[in-house]
Amino acid sequence: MATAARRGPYFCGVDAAMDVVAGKWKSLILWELDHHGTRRFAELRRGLPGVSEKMLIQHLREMEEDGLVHREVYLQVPPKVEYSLTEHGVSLNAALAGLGTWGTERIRRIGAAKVFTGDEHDHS
Amino acid sequence: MATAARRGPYFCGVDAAMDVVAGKWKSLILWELDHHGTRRFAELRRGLPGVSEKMLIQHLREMEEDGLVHREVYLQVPPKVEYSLTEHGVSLNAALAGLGTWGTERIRRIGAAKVFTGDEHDHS
DNA sequence: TCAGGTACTTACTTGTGGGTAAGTACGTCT
DNA sequence: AGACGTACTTACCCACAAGTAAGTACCTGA
Repeated sequence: MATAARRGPYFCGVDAAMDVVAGKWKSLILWELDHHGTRRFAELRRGLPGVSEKMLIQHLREMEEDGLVHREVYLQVPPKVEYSLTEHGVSLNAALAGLGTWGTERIRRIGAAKVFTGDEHDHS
Repeated sequence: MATAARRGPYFCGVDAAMDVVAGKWKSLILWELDHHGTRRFAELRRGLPGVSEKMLIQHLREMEEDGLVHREVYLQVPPKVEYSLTEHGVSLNAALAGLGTWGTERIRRIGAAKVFTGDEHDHS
């Protein structure tokens, strides 16, 4: 088992939420799915420049387990799987909006570089 | 150097904000300082059950470098150092409020345990 | 005298998140 | 025939976040 356990005793709400968003790509996945409504595996991979297939699946599985993501499998060949957000995923993404604007401000302040992703990743 | 670098190219605002709050105790430190206004090193240590002194300092130094925390040293013996939030720290903490309530909801949903900290850690 | 308080620093170790790369099973396009 | 697409799985490796423990230098109270 790659990652798991968690759901440990939390100090507070922020702690519990962070537990679920922790992971290099989770917030991006959240955003992609919220933005596009529904995405296939390969579409997500292409949407997140730099993810390895292993990490993508691992994160998707964890998020499914955490009730953030819904996984719809179409029994056909070639395989087709569609990912989308559950209501909890949607609300979590909404809860991240505040962080998003703060972070955008910070990027502006310190003049950090931004990765170009094709379509702009900004929760605004 | 324990930790550093970062400030790397970001995908989006959330990414940039997460970079700064990443770290097991950072959100807790943020909350403690926001709640109490100003705290000494030993007070923080006692307020965060489980932190090692090494991690506390490491996180405080990083947060100082990131402009979230102000460190005031009083040249006296025995030493006295006071930590407080800068305006950016305060606004970051405010930006975490949404996450906090979402997380509290999640704790209720999954019935997770909560660490008792003496005074309740809840951004509400 | 010595435990305990202030605020750290330093060295060593472990756990694991994440990266790399290859394999699988099947189908279509050229 | 071979390249490429779907959606994964598996094995291996490494860097680093975090934990443990001890040391430093000084002062206070019992």
